[in-house]
Amino acid sequence: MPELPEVEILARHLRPLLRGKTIRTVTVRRERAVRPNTPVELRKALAGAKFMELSRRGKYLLFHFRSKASHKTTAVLGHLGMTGRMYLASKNEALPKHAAIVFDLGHQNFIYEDFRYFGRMSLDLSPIDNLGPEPLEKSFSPQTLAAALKNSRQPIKVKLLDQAVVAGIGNIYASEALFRARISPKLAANRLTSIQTKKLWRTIREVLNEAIGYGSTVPLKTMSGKSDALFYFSDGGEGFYEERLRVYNRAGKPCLNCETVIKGIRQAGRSTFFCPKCQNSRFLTK
DNA sequence: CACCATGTTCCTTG
DNA sequence: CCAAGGAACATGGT
Repeated sequence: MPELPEVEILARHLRPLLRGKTIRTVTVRRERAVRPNTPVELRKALAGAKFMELSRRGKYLLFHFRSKASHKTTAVLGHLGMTGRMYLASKNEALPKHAAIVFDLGHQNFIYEDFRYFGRMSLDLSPIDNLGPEPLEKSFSPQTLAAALKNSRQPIKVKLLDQAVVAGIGNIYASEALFRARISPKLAANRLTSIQTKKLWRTIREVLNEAIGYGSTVPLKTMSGKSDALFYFSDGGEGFYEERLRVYNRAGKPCLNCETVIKGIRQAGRSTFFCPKCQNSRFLTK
């Protein structure tokens, strides 16, 4: 679910569905999901508030509410972690086992569900202060990318996961962007040539834009015949999920450019996939 | 039982 | 002090 394209798709789906809705009550079913706030703080801030706008920053969602009595504005920062989902559901439907937070909207519930509970919804907006530029906006340029890379000896793949370099890239699209740029994931960040940096800048935007165009890595579907509830199905391995990604999770399979066997390695505790022939840079780390 | 998983943060190591 | 690596978080799938 949770890299920039998936969050963007989710924001586009939810925005029109939430607009104008008023929150009756907030139920926090898992305290960890509102950290560093308490359930009481969230409930107090949002009870009776009206949804105004939904925006995205990196992998974060920003919900904007206005309280009825005062004209005060409240913002809630959401993050889906690894396995978070957000959707509207009819009140007739039983809550899922791992519903973390439920907003009562009247005839519907807005549900944040997360079976690993790495995500959150809180009033603390500070996490977005440390984010780098939005990759699809003007603030992200080959020059800003070069500046962000020039002082690090970390492997470029690891550096791309640093949200202060550029916001929203995750483990899947880091491998995808490097494959398209034909840059080794093991190349030290400060060893990219300016040509490589520009190429990487372009392929980052390419993979993210294409993913948004496709819908998302994990298909976002409407349950047919079940109101307008939105559900994510993680059926990786079939459908456009597998066809779309060119290297991620393809260890042992032939490179789509040159047939060389795709390698799977671990970097900083995360899996990386690459073609050892197409992505054969010099000055590799380790 | 083992290992893997789209993310972030905290602690330790060098 | 800093950069980098690893564990923790929590649950489920294979």
